[in-house]
Amino acid sequence: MKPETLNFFDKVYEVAKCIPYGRVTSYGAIATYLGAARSARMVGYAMNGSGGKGVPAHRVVNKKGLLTGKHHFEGTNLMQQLLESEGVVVIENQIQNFKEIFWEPSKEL
DNA sequence: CTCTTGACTGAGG
DNA sequence: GCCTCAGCCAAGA
Repeated sequence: MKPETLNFFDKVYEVAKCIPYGRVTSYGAIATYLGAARSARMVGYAMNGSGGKGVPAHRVVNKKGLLTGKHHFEGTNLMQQLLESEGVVVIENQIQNFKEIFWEPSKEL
């Protein structure tokens, strides 16, 4: 791991950790905030190492509000459970009222 | 250095 | 309205 790569990853973690309670954001939003607008996949990939970093990856979903990354969590519904615990309604991996709880770092941060 | 892959996204059928 | 294709960019083999 190079320092520079960690920087990119660290930024992702930093933004992810700044996501307010009961809010969610998308990979694309974070990527845009980092200046890598078309590297949304890198954001998701960065989350690959979010385990143990205290990063609420469960608050990061795709642009449709779909819990695409839940497959990377331990259980099948752990990600959904965490979100629901924060007041986020999730049905069938799909965040309800997504547009209202959406948190954009470039505007809120 | 080249090729593959991916927790995405937007456009087209 | 759902499914498929292509583009994107960085990391790993």
